[in-house]
Amino acid sequence: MAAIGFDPHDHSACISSTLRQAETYCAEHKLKLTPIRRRALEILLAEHRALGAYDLLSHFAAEGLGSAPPVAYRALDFLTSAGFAHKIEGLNAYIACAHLGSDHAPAFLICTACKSVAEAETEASDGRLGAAARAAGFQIDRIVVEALGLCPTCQDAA
Amino acid sequence: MAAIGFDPHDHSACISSTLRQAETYCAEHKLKLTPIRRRALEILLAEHRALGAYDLLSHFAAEGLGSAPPVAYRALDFLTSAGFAHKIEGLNAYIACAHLGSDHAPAFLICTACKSVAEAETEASDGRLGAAARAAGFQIDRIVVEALGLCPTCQDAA
DNA sequence: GTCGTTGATGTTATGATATAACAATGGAGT
DNA sequence: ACTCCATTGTTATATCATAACATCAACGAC
Repeated sequence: MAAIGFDPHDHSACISSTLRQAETYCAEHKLKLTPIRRRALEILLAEHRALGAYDLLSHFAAEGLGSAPPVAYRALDFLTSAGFAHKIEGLNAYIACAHLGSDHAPAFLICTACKSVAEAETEASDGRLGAAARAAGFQIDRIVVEALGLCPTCQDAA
Repeated sequence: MAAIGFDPHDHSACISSTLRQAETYCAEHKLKLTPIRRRALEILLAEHRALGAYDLLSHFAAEGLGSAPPVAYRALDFLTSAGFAHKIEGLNAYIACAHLGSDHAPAFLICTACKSVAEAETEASDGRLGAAARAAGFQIDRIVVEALGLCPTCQDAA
């Protein structure tokens, strides 16, 4: 389980690299990474934490892009459908995917204090829950695995 | 992983038995299962599916209990803190606990069509996520594991 | 007993999250 | 040039949740 964690790292490199991957993916799958969608992804990548739809929207507004809620929700829908971003249910917030390219069932460690998020790839709960689902005849569309708590930094601050 | 699933069963028996367990637990832990809290639990148990706070509230209103949102949210806060109910993050809804008594990390199979919910006890993701968390120095307060999809009945209906 | 504390409830108002519905635009393919 | 259809713009509204403060009842200290 490779976790991209709470350690500092080179943001600008991971931003540009992820954007390139997203462009490639869109080209291959006939999806359109329009300016507003691309900008949404850039913002999520730059923040590197979970942002609410309205947080994203105020970035848009500040930049002269659309400022009504559907603008943000549509961009987020696109990004999440394409797998470029994930919704953090426990925070009603959204974050750029940290494992673009791998078809994964994400699991998150979420700091409720600073809203930073570590994304881990999981097969575990897929396996167990998947087994329970098969036994029950349940058809899984989406899996949510989130651990809410405090990151090392916020523990120290407390 | 024992799942209480989508099969029919004796509701009235599981309602009264769970209420008795809740009463016992409250007595032991000096918690007050006040009329409105008790009624909230009864309603959740009777519905046997995820209810929104405002769904619960309309039951209250119909019965002459408080009808302002905080009434429902306070009852739900109490029930979830005590472990008598769980929040389903994927639906912004609440459901009675199906494993009262065991100190568990719940996992859910959630039908997005009819909102019925199967609760399974999980150790799996606790183990994996817990390991990742320890490695990262992350302090887990709460774990959310939810599989969203279609129950057997709603698959047939589709 | 009565006083003060504490926790529960009632109530108003507001904040935060999300979507419905429809109009306008603009590019891709013919 | 035209049509189709996805995208975007915009208004309005639905849905979920909490802040803040008043009231009230239970209970222990004295």
